[in-house]
Amino acid sequence: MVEKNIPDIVISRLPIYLQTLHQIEKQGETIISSRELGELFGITAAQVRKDLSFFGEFGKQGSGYNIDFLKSQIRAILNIDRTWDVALIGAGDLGNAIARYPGFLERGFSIEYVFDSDLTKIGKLVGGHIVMPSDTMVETIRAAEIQIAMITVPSRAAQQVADDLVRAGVRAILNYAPVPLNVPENIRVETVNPIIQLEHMTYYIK
Amino acid sequence: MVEKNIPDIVISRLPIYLQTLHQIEKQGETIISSRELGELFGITAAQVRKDLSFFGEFGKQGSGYNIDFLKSQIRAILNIDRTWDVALIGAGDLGNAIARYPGFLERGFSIEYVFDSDLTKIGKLVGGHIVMPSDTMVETIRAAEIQIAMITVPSRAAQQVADDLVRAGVRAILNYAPVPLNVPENIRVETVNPIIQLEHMTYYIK
DNA sequence: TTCTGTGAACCGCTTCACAGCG
DNA sequence: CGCTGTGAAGCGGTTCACAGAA
Repeated sequence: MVEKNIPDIVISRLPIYLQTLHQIEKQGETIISSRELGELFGITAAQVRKDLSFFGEFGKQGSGYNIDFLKSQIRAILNIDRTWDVALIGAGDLGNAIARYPGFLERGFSIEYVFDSDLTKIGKLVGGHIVMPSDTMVETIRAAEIQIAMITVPSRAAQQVADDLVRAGVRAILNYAPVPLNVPENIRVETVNPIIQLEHMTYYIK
Repeated sequence: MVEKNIPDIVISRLPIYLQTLHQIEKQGETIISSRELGELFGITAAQVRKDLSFFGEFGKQGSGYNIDFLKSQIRAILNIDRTWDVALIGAGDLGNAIARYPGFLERGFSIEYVFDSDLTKIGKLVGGHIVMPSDTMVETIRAAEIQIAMITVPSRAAQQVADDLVRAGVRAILNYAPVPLNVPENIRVETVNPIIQLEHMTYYIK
């Protein structure tokens, strides 16, 4: 799979295609056209075809795309044709909700460790995991070669945790704290910030 | 404030400017240039100026933008120079975490009601709110004229809840369920989907 | 015929570059 | 001078339109 300069915006649509294909498949469909797939989230058929053509020729002229095959191709492109081990840092309310939510594992993200700096939480069980003390985090993550972490600590602690994660060898961080994180160029960060999403909507409902 | 056809992508950057200004202000700054503001999240100075110029002339030539003034202007543009009442539907783990999180209120989103269909949860207290039964939801939201709702129910129930919310007069929905919601044109929906964000990052860490 | 894959045209956001004001 | 506001140029993603395969 030779991928050169594929626009990031195309990459960001692939997980959405995948989610849509999951839905469609549940309804018993096995084949879908670019037009149908596009309509399901408001994108033109041409864009669907153009996006997919960056990676190969997955469709059949005259009929469309085999849903199961397309799913497996997109999974391979996104490197999710495997399970990723994940570390969760922060065992507060949100961390608990995430640790107990089965949806991550269903999609191949397996939470292997939960860390917290609060001594009263350490040793407790959340979502099947014993909460471990933060001061063992760098060592543990490095030894387990974990590459993805989620941060659900208070904002004031988030940057320090991010620094530690980078030292531990993590390459992607999903950040639930509402602050920007400074990390080296080669580390990916995505921030979950529902307040920004709310503020986006209020513009339109004046 | 006469706003015609402002690109949605510009609107989506305003909450980020606002968040950045919050951070900067904490460090004691009172004035910021477009270059500095842009550097803080990887955008050119020209883009910052162009974005803001859609709404007015907020800067001072020779010096830059007064942070406090710019914040108040952006708040006014986004209609967050007020408090919005919000309804939360779903009192599971995630709903609990959201109800107990003070960050929404700090930014002007006040959770006024929490609903759940699970009889064992009704009447319990989460984040200072008594959980109310779902079958009173439409009536209650309509009477309180609530315009924003957050959905934290299981995926299978999300579309039904969304339909009910639309009937109740809600105009914006923050959806935490990993399914697309079908709503009328004039209703805004934003989905929080951390799995999609993880899948976006795994592309780059092969 | 139907629907994909794709070069080319199109369009809209980004960047440039400079007038203008403090 | 320094920095904003903005028309114009530039560029990259989107859409068009059609050849070609099933």
